[in-house]
Amino acid sequence: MNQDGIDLETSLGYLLKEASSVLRAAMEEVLRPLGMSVTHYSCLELLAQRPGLSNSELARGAFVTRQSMNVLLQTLEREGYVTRPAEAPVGKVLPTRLTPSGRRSLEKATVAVRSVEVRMLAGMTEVEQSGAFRSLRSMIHSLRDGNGGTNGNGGA
Amino acid sequence: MNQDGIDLETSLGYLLKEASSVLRAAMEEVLRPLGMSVTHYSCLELLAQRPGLSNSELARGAFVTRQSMNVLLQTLEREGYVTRPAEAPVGKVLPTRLTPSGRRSLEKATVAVRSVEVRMLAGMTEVEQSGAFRSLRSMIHSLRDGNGGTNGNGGA
DNA sequence: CAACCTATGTCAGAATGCTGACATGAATCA
DNA sequence: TGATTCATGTCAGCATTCTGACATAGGTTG
Repeated sequence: MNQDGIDLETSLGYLLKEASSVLRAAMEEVLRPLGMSVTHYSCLELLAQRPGLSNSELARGAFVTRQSMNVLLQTLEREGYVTRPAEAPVGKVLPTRLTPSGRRSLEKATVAVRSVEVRMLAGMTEVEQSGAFRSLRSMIHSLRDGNGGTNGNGGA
Repeated sequence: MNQDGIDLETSLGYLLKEASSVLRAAMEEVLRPLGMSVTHYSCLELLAQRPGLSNSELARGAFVTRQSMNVLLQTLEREGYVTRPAEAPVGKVLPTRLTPSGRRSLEKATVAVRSVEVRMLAGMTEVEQSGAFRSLRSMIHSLRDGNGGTNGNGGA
């Protein structure tokens, strides 16, 4: 049965997709009452940790295209959660920052998202969690650089 | 810096999203020359392993809505990769099956996808892989059932 | 048998994200 | 200096997926 095909029951790729799907659904569920989507939240969280990120950098961090992030930023700016200078201080890059309103909004979202993450990790030991962390980093590295995954992460 | 916020650098949830994103991109890259999307491929692979699946079942297996899967199935049917009876043999369920053409198309895709999965797992030992497998199953279980993740998977 | 509940297939509308393309600013290099 | 290369922000059009809603089939329960 597995001779010509990828057994979805034992495929790590399929399982990865499933996990990501379930996680996204769980996050959307807790963020919906706050009127926030996952990408929306990701953007705010990125800005909280790295103020002044450009549109393109935010897009990469949230795993969407520049174009998609741009429309989101326009909305967030219009609603007063973020600010961007009208003119680029240098080059074309418009550094984005959270407003106090955006920061307040993020705080609630963080609580909700953290609860999901806690629930996801329940039942896993610290060792299992760090093992999963290293495995995921290895997969990402192998897929990105194409080479045979030298496991090139210096450890947690 | 991590007092009020989720440190994206150490968050398993963020890493999961990143891994899934990279995996999807890698799959799309190898499937594009075959004129196939990831959902497209997932659908065919599901049908190969479980012939006669209904539209709704395929949707759940590919992690999309019934509606999305339905439009995909209409396309696949029109292009001759799958067949569905004009009338439901029982109830409303229309069991879908691969045509020989669909099976040939899937074979090429499977080779491409397998190469991606092999690349992703390069650099990981068998032990690491089975560990990652169990971790992902645990996360899925914990998020789905809401309870504290009793790690209720009977092993590989 | 009748009422209820669930699941399925389907239609319509809207949101979201992506691809393609363009002009601009900065860095690199001959 | 001038040409080239690259990254950025942005516009337009398109594809994909989702949400909401409806009718129908089947099982369940009184």
